[in-house]
Amino acid sequence: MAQSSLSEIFESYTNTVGLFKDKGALSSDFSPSNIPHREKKIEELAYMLAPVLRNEKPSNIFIYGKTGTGKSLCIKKVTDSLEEAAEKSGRNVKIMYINCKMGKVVDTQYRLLVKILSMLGENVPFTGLPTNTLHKKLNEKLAERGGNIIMVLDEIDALLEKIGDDILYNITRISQDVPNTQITIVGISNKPTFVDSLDPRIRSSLSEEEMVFPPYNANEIKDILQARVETAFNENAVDYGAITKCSALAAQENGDARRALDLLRVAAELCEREKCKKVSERFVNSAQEKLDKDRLIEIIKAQPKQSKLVIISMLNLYKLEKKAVQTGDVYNLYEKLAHANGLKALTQRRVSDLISELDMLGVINASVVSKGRYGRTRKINIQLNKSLVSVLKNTLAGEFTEDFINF
DNA sequence: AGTCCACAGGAAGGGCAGGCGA
DNA sequence: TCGCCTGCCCTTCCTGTGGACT
Repeated sequence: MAQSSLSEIFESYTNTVGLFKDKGALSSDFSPSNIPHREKKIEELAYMLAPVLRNEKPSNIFIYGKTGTGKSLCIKKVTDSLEEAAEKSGRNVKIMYINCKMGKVVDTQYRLLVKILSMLGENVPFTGLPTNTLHKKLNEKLAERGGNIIMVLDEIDALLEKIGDDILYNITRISQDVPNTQITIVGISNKPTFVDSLDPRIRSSLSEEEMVFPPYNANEIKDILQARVETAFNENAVDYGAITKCSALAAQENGDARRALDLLRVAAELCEREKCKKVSERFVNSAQEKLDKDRLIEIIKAQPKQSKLVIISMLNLYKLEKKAVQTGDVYNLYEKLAHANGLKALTQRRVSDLISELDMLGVINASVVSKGRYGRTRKINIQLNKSLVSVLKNTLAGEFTEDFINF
């Protein structure tokens, strides 16, 4: 692109009034002063946690609800204001918020302990020490600190699926081992059935109090969006139809308010790019397409080389056969591609795991089927449209020889 | 009813890298 | 420098499985 046209873009950007007043209000970590349709939940949570203000230990709480139902937002709001109240009244209260799904920050018992210790101001190495040492350090640090600790473990299911429930048992035991410290656990999960898989002792201890966040319906999402639109956009920047469309689409997707906010944000960005003055329904449709595409491309880009080769094998076979492909065929082609590309081919066992990971990430759609005499396998489906395929080709072409990419 | 296929997927363990303390 | 500890990726070995075929 010529430099003059670049400067034209930037000039027109600075010289025109944009759609946004405060774009941050549409991001997922924005904390609004008012959370519509969750007033009652916030009040209940506040009553549950208030005992810390009298130096008493509240019950452990287990909260569940699908993505974008306001669980984290509500607990953050309550704990923030609880922290303030505790400070005013001179109570020794510490809030620890840990998102267990944040990349690889807390996917092992060791890393969780490192994270907790660092929040208590104790820096320990990321690896190298025996776990017992960390437990000991934690107990020492807590004994030194004392008081009430509220530990919010967001997406706790992701953590426990990986490292088992021992860690929760150990944390709940701290209150007994360190007499002047009380720890309250607030577990947040997207999966309602997750508590059933826990050890009965831990289950009863974790879910002393339970709270369910139901999905929002389209009207509730509309209210949420409208409130945010007032903060985020200049007057008359968003068409009412666009808000309704975002709400309807998000309501279809498990009543996820976060999805609605993303849709509106991207729609507005697309609208700005086209130099339109008002975000209309048309942009919401394009935003929906763009969000799905971007998500998939990001996931695929982040995969290791071997996984990418598995994806290429699946795409090539899918193009050839025009129907669901199966593990054995994918593996055969993958093996050939790996050799041709100078890579050591992984075993079928490992590739089977990679395929199942890709299924979990939503890149492919795989299900185990039995073909009777002809064995059991995974039937793998890939739903791709033309524009996505061309973007994928470009994404992968840099890494592999072009003739592999024949889908 | 028994056999057989083509895997799925669990369990155990090897090898490597990063990091610590002696 | 060495021994030890951890996480991670991977292999090897194994058992389990659903339904077509005999």
